[in-house]
Amino acid sequence: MRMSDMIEEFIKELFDDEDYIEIQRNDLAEHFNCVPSQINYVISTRFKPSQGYYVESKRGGGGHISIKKINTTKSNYLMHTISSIGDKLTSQEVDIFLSNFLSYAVVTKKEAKLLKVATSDNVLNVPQNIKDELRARIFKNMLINLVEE
Amino acid sequence: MRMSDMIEEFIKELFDDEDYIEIQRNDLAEHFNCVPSQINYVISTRFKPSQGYYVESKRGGGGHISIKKINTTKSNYLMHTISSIGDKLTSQEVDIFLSNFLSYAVVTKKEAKLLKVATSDNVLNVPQNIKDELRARIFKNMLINLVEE
DNA sequence: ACAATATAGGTCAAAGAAAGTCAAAGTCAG
DNA sequence: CTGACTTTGACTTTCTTTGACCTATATTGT
Repeated sequence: MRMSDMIEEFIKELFDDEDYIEIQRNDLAEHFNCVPSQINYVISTRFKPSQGYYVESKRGGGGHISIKKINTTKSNYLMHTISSIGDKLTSQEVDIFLSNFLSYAVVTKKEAKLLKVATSDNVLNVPQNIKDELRARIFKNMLINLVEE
Repeated sequence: MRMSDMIEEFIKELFDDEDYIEIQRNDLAEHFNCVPSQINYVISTRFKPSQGYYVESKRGGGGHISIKKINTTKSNYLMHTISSIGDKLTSQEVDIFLSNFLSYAVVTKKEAKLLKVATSDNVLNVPQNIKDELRARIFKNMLINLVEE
């Protein structure tokens, strides 16, 4: 197992019920016998905002790195999207939404595929004038079901 | 016996009860005294999705190739369901399918919810005479996307 | 109060470690 | 002999580890 994965796991275990932790970069590096900047690497690749974490730090004596879990991003993002969609929606717009969702890890690949196929032009063989309305309804309702709790 | 066949056999033996394995491309190549890209050849010719395998990999330090056996029972179940659905589908029929899927763990709860909402009467506000046809199209196409993990 | 020192953490690029790609060359059954 | 499959290797891409150098904050001695 990679060093980075072990450090990631270690940090995630620190959360244990809490949604806020503070770590000492140098101590952690010493604990894992690695260079301090490795800690930065782990944090910047595994604790990004897109992964639901918010990171702050303080230098100097008594300095530390604090990491906060932000649970609401996904749902907020989806809710915001839902309310931004009007009565009509084209399949190109769906593609854009999905590519954003995926890059922010708001949905899984499988979910994205389901959203895509259920709103695709081929599948919705209804008259043009109502197709974009139907697509909007389906898409929004599916998104509502992806909003967590 | 060809090198590729031996490598294929070796990898298949790794599964031994498990449905998921991870291999190190370079190690395996060394073990068989072949170039690393031979491993790619074996994987791309013998472990394709159409042969029931799903492959992922990660590069860089500690990188690896993971191979997952697709649960053919699930896929078969879904395929069978798809071909059993005709041109029309009522929302009651959808409910029955979903409850079967869930009791056989063929889909996740979330997926079931997506299937349900995308085909629900409320969402599909199109004329009665085409509603059940549309529902059948959406449902079948979504299921196709759930086949093959 | 102020300057010097100690104590943190941050940045960035190079080196290292895997895996991927693609096309040329080789093999072999029909 | 031809076409399909296999083997090989040069080159590419992606991810991780390491280290030299930089910046910010606190503490301490005068």
